[in-house]
Amino acid sequence: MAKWLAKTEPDECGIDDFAADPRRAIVWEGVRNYQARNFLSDMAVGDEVFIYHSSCKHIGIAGIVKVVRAAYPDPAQFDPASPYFDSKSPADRPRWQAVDMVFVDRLSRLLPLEELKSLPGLADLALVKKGSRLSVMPVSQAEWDIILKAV
DNA sequence: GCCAACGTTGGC
DNA sequence: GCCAACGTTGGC
Repeated sequence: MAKWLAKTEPDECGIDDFAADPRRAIVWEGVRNYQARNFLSDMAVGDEVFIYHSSCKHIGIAGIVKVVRAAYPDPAQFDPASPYFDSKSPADRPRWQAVDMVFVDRLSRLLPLEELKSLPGLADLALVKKGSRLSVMPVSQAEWDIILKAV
């Protein structure tokens, strides 16, 4: 099973939203970057994903969720009322993809970005690279283990 | 709120 | 296909 990391603003949809009902699948929509979209498309059912909280008070990895439905056309791109509406996305060839994910666990403490930057072995992770804006990225098994061990 | 870094757009 | 202008991301 592949591992991933997804950024989110906890005010919008954070680990608390997943934990609120562990049986409820949450639609991971609104990814509007091609590289991130391609990674979303590569996700398989059962893959685990770190949830990273950005643009907030406590920045860092907060928990783990897993994929319960592989990529399908993101409904938000066709919804004019959605902030993620994309008028240029053709209905017969949708540009954007979504996946469904459910809660797995919180980390026993939030692992701050500052600490992630200091961990040996994570230099290749896009998250810790200066100026990186990638919102969905692969995490190698080795990186995954390093992060879990640091908690 | 600031602003550097980035991705996308669109004129040429 | 280049690249300047623009809008967005996201840490600080």
